[in-house]
Amino acid sequence: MIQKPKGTYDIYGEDGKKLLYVRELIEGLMEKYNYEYFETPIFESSNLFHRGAFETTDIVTKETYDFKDRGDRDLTLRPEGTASIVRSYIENKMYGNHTVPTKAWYMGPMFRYERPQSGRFRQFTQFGVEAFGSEDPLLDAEIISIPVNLYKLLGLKGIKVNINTLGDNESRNNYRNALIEYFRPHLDELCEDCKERFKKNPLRILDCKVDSDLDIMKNAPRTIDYLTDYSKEHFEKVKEYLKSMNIDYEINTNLVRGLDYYTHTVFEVEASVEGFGSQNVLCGGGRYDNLVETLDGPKTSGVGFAMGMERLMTALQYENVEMPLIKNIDCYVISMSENEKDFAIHITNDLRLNGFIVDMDYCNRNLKNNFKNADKLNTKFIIIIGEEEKKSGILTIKNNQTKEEYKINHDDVIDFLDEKIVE
RNA sequence: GCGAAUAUGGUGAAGGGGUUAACACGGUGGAUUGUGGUUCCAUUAUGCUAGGGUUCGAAUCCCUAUAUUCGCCCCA
Repeated sequence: MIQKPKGTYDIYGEDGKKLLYVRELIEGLMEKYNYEYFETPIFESSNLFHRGAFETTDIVTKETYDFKDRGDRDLTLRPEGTASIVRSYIENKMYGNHTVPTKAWYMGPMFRYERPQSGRFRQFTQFGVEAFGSEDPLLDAEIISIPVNLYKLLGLKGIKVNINTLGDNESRNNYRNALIEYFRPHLDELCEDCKERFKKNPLRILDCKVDSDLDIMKNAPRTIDYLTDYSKEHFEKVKEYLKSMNIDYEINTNLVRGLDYYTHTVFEVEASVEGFGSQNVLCGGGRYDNLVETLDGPKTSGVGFAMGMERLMTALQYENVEMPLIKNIDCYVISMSENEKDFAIHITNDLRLNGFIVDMDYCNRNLKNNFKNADKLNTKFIIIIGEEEKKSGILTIKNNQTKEEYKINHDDVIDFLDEKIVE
């Protein structure tokens, strides 16, 4: 038997309905925020990812799917969405002919060669948002409000917003140097991983779960103390605007994001429910004022976030969030024998074109099993077509809840069902 | 890349060396060929992830592989 590749999954049945519902909600929400829908290829030239800003991250160095096509081009399945949107922004010269800020959203599959576990897949789906062209903290706050409002609309309760600031380039560098100076004499006390982090990305030491109880961690320098005045004010404004929208947040000075392109605001929203899997970060993002320039565009600031759809769906499942899913079909059409199938499919087709949800028997079931099947499909009405019905054009329609039976001329069926089906 | 657990029909599963692999759900047919959802009957895995080993005998014990699940790293 051929199995799906490791770290992938199939969606069907109830889960499919739920996913479509959530997607529609997201589409509606992004419309309200007036963001533009983007689609970019799921593979890109390898050098979009394998270059400076990304090359220090694990995602790019050891988790990408790289391949050559038949024309010997180096391609990479996208491991994240931001780089592609930035590439598209630059390539289509949106800085010259688009509204400012340019506000983009996308949703689609991402690929990372990882060891699968709860809330982690090799092909997973991200809903993400990017906004280019304004340094205003208003935009940082708006970006954070999107996932928060989505969770609110969905009815997801157990979430926590963590924010932090890394400051501008100057602040970041000052802070980084301070951390190196601080940890250097304590290197022996840190775990193996942290010794590695010290060399590659000292900021990440603060994220460590193993060493988090050590005194040296608690007393480590904090980003906030190394901010320039501009950075400090930017962060204050972000917090102020979040309050204006009644968004609760917690400042977590140890929050450092994995992708190295962030400046100023960074944030994560986590599912803070007891017993949820260990991969509980539902979405994360922040400001990246250098990234467009790094990818050979004009100096343009940006902010964005990405949300894992699988983790969102798991959280909704975990909290038993109710969704208004369609559980009934309107009509089930039964033909008594081979001779009535043509009439049955004619009626079925007609009803569907007029907006009804209609299914029919495709298996030559006997009447008993057809009724059984009708119940299983949760139909509101059953249309039975036999020799007489076909000849006279007068259909037998049974209300499957009340068991009442009606004889209706087939020209009047649509009006009849319109009247009867009140929701 | 590292670690732990698990693997029995369409589904949920019992059986932990001894001959027909329990039970339940679902499917199909029938009692009931134009009115069902209840009930009853029949039927539904020569096979227990794959390959090797131990044994008179393996779903059961051992080894290897694979897959799944969960955790670390990292991240959404």
